[in-house]
Amino acid sequence: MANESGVRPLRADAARNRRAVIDAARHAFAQNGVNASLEDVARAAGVGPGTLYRHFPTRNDLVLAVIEDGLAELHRLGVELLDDPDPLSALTRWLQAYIDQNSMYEGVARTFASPPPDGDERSSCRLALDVGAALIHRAVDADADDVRALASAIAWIDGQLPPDPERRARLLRMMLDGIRPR
Amino acid sequence: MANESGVRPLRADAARNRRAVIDAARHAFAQNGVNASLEDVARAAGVGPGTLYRHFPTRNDLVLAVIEDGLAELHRLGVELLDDPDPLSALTRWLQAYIDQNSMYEGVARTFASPPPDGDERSSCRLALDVGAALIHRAVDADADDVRALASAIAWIDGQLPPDPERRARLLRMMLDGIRPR
DNA sequence: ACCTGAACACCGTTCAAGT
DNA sequence: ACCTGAACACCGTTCAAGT
Repeated sequence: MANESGVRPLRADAARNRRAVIDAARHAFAQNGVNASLEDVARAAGVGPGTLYRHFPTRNDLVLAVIEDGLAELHRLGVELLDDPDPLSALTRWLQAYIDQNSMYEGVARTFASPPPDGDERSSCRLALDVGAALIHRAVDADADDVRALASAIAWIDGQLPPDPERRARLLRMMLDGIRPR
Repeated sequence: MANESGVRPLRADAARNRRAVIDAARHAFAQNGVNASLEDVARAAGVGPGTLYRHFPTRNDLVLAVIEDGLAELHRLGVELLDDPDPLSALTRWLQAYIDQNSMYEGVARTFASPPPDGDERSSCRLALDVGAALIHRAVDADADDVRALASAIAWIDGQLPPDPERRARLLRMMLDGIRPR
């Protein structure tokens, strides 16, 4: 470990390439989903495929880098909502934001659903999930992983079906309230 | 249309090849999920890739052929459960079976989730979905497509996460009962 | 220490030739 | 009418050579 933040410093050109790859990936993912061609991403970033693989050994590593900002935002929002006097309303709003992030790029719900890469306990990913768990436990009597899993599942299925702008909200309500017997 | 059932009869060798492809696909899907290599499937079936494509123009067509039996079973079970005096228990059991079928092959939930291919109104697919809708409307006050979508979503997320034999049942209960506020 | 890009492997898909 | 399999395209991944 090379410095106190745990992040080994990169040579200037390496850092530049890393940023270029992330930016190119963000555009490609927005256009074609997270399964966009990595060859295209590398070309758009102006680097060779080997450079892309050096920085991001797996596709999921690259996806995580692209959604980094979204995870930080989920963390920030979660901390803010912990001050909300209504725990259930706060949780609902956070889950809405979580589902929105899960729907940002086609196929990205898979990454949100997967367990966070271990190693850094202070990663945006871990921080966001932790504050989510706190909001869940504060509001309802349920397992935090189950609640988050079902929220990711809602984002996934919504992306599979013909567009319906109301569906995400309906399914979230169904998840929170359950189905009412006739 | 060549006969009253709407199915054009195949030449004997074509019918044999079709069966061989489906059987090979079932094995390959069981092993590697529904994204298994179609080249491998064709080779295992002893046909050229062109023959596979002639019978099944898209991968989803082949997946539908493989799950045909499962859809017929869902239909049969649904008809039986319509006689169950407890509508909510009947629905729960049908949704369990539906989720089981959605979890049969890795990635198959996507096919169950997608709208049924139109054309044949009496396909196993349509019949299964129709009886499902009847069970849903008989038991609860909710949109049948939404309920089915959420069930497919549960099957999907369960397949994404580290194995947990109880998770599917927990999430189904969460979906039916909702989350209880603390 | 990092980058390049050729090279390899694998696979989806098409189609001209065959039976 | 159907099948075959060569051929093409595309892409993930590696690695020897370069700076």
